[in-house]
Amino acid sequence: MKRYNPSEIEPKWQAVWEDKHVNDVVIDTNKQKLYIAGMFPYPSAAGMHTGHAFSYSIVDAIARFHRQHGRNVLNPMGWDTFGLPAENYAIKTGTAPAVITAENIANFKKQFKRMGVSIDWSREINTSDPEYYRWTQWVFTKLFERGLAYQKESLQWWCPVDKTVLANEQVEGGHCWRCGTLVEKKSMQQWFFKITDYADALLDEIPDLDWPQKIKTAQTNWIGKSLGAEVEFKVDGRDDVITVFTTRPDTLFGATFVVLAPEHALARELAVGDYAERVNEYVKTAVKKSEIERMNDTKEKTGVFTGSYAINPANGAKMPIWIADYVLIGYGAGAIMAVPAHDERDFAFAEKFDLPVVEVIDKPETGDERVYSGEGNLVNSGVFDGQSTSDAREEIVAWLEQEGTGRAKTSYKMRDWLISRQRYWGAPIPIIHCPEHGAVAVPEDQLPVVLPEVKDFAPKGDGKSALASVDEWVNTTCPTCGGPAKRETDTMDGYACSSWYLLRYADPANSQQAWDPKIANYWAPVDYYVGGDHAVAHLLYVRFWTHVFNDMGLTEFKEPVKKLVYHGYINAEDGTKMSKSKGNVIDPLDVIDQGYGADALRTYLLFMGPVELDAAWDSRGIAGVYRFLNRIWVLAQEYQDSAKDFTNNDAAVRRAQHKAVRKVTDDINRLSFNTAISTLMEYTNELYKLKVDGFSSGVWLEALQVMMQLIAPFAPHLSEELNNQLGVNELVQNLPWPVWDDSLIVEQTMTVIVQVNGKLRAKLDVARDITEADVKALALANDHVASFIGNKKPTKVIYVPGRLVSIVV
RNA sequence: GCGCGGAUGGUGGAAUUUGGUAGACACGAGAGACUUAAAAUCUCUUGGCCUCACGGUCGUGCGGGUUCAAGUCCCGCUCUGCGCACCA
Repeated sequence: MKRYNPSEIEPKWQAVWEDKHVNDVVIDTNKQKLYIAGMFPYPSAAGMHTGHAFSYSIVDAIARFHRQHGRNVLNPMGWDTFGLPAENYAIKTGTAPAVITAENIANFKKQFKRMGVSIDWSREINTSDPEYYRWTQWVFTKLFERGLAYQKESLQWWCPVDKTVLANEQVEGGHCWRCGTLVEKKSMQQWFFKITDYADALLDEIPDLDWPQKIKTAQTNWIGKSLGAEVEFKVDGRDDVITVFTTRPDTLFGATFVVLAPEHALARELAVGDYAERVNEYVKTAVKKSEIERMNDTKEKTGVFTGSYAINPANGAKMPIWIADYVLIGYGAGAIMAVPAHDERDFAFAEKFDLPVVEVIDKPETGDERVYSGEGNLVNSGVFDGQSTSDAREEIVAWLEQEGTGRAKTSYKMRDWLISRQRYWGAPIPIIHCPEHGAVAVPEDQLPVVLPEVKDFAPKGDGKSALASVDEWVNTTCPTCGGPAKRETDTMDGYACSSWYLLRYADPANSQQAWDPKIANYWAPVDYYVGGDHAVAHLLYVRFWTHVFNDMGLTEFKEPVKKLVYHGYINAEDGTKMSKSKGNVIDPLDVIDQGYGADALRTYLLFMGPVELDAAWDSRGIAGVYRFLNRIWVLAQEYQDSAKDFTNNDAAVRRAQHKAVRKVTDDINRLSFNTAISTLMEYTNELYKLKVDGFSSGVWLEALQVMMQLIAPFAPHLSEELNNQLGVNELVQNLPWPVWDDSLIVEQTMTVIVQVNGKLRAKLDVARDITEADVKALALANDHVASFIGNKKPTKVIYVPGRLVSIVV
C-alpha cells in the first residue's frame, strides 16, 4: 500500500496545473462568471505569514468550489509594492527598492504555488511597475480635471523619523503606524482627493452592501454624517460674524457662550485689551500641541476668554467668546455655541470657568443627571416654549432662515483624503508646476512619469522627497506653454494604487487604456473580496474611486465589491499576536515542509473555526487534520487493493454519500468551511465503519470519487491524486460538482422524541409516513412516558411533524 | 463615553434557514488491540452530580419574562473583544 506523502504528490500536481495553465481564464459569455480576489499582499522580505495562508485558503476554497460548478472563475493575484519597508531597506543598504521588491515577489509567488492556490498568473500585476502606475497617474489626472484632486496648505501629521506626512489613519494613538514615533504637526502644501464630495453617495450604498455589519458601521461612523444647522452670531460692537455648527438648534436659547477653536481665523482678532496676550499665548501652545496630546490631557478643559461678546440671535443675550482646544478646527465651523445645560462638554467648561447655565428643556422627573441631553419640551425659549425638541429643531431653523441668521446644514466627520507623500518609493504625482500656468497635469501621452533612478533614497528632512534632488528630472517644461517648469516631487499614498487594481485585473495588459470598460463590466464587480484588514481606509477608497469611475462612464457599476469576506486573525498558540520578538511565529511554509503538506495546512486553517473569528494556532490541531487526510488516503488505497465483492452495505454507503454532498454544498455556499470539513470527517468515519462489510465496485467507487470532489476546495492535491488513482483522467476542477438525491437520504423510519412538560422522556422509532393520531397514541402508550403522566390526564398533546410529541399534564 | 460583536464541556467549536433531542466534528485525557518495546495505526469511553444498572437530576455569563418547548425571542444586568473617540 502506498503511503500518503504530501511532499511527493503536491509538487507533482502543482506542476500539472501550472503547465496546463488550468486557471487562466478568458471571457466566455456561455458561462456564469465569478470574480474572486484576496486583498493583494505587500510582498515583505519575511514572506507569507499564517494570516496570508488563511486568507488565500479561503479564497481558493471558494474559487475551486465555483470552478467545480462550471463557472468561469477569475482568481487573480498581484503585488502592492510601493511603501516604506522597501524604501527604508534601500536607505539602509543602497539597494534600489525595485530590486529588493522583485526578489520578494519571486519568493511570494513561489509560496503561493506551494500552497496550491489556483491563481490566473497571466494577470499578475505590480503597482510599482511603470505600466501599472502609468494608469494610477492617469486616474490622478482625471480626478484633477474633475476638480477632485487639489492642493491646499494645511497642518499635517508629520513623522519626524520617517520624514513624511501621514494620513489620519496612519496615526495610531499619536504615533506613526510604521515606526511608532510620536508624530508632530507641520504646515505644508499638500495634495488631496475630494472624497467629501462623495460622502452622501458612499453612505447611501452602505445598507445594500453584502458586507459584515461591523465594517458597514465603521464606514458609516467614519463618514459621520450629522444633520444640524449653521447659526450666525454677531460680535458685539464689531462687524464680524461667527458662524457655528450645531446639531441641536432647538437649544439655541440655552446657548450662553461661544467657543472658537484655537486655529479659528477670528481667534486672535477678537482678543481685546488685557486679554490679547493670554489669548496669543494659549493659541500658540494649543496649535503646537498635537490633537492627540490634547486628548491625552485627561480631557480637562482649558481655554481663555477673549474679552469680546457675541449676540444670541434668539434672545439678544450677550455671550462671552472663549477660545478652547476642545473645539476642533476641522469639524463643522470650527466654532460652537455652548449650551452647558444640555451638553456634557459645555457643562464641564462652564463649571470650570464659572459661566452661566440656562436650562431650556424640561427634564423628565427621573433624570437626575446634571446635564440632560435627551428630548423634551422647551422652556425659557420665548415663542417656542412648550414645543417638543424635535419640532423645535425644524421651527427654529425655519425662523433663523427667515431672519437670515442661520440655515439647515449637514456636516461630516470625514475629511478629504490626503495623498501627498514626501517619499521616493511611490507613484510620482503627475503634475508640473509652471510659473505661468500653475499646477498642470501631465498629458496622457507623456505618462507614465517614471521614477528616476537615484543613489540616495533618504528624504532630506526639508519636507521634500529624494526626488527633489534629481535636478534633471525636476526641471522640465510646461505642457501648456513650453516654458521652464518643475515637476511635483511628492508621490502618491499607496492606497491610491490599490484603489483601482481590482479593475486592472480584468484587463491587465491593456496598453491603450487603464481597462476596456466592456471587459471590466464582464468580470467586475468582484463577487467575493477576501481580507482581514483595512476596515475603513482601503475599503472606503476603493469604493470612492469606483463611484467616480461610474460617473466617468468607465464602469457600469458604482460598487466594486458585492460580498466582503472579512476574516479574523490567526494568533500564536498562547492566543496572543504572533510576533518576531516573542518568537512565537508560525511560518506556513515550515508547516508544509515539516511533512504536513499544503493540503493539511489549508484544511486545518479552515477547520479552526468560523472565518470571521480570531483563532489560536494549535500544533496538535494540524496533526489531527493530517490524520484525517491520511484516513481518506488509506481508505482509497484499501479500496484499490480490495476484492470488491460484497454489496450488502450499498444503501448505507449511498445514503452517507448523498448526505455529505448536501451538507458540504450548503456549508460552502454559506462560507461555513469548518462545518463542511467536519461533515467530511463524519463521512469518512462512516465509510470506515461500513468498510468492515467489504467493498463493492460500483457504489464504493462513486462514494470515493465524490469524496475527492467534496474535499477538493480544501485539499486539492490529495483530491487530484486520489481521483487519478481511482481511474479518472479528467482534472477534478473539470468534473461537475456532485448532486444529491433527497430520496436516497431519507430513511424508512425516523426518530420522534417525546417530551412531557418540556422534558425529554423517550425516543420513538416510527415509520416515516405515520399519521399524527398514530404517533400520539404511540407516545402516550410508551411505558416510560406513561410513568411521568401517572394518572393525570394530558391537557395538551402537540405533534411537530417529523420531530416530536410534546405532552402537557 | 458612543457604536458593533461575543460569552456553550478541560480546549477550539457545532446546533444554518423558521424556537423543537444542547455539546456535532476535532484536540486533549483515559482504557484496550497490535508491537520485544516505542512511535504510528485501529477500537471504545469522555459536561457535572446521583445510580451496579435502567435511569434520574442539574447544565449554554447573571436575574427576570414569553412559550407545550428558549443557547435561540423579549426586558434588565455583568464581563469581554473590537472600532471610533472633546465631531458640538
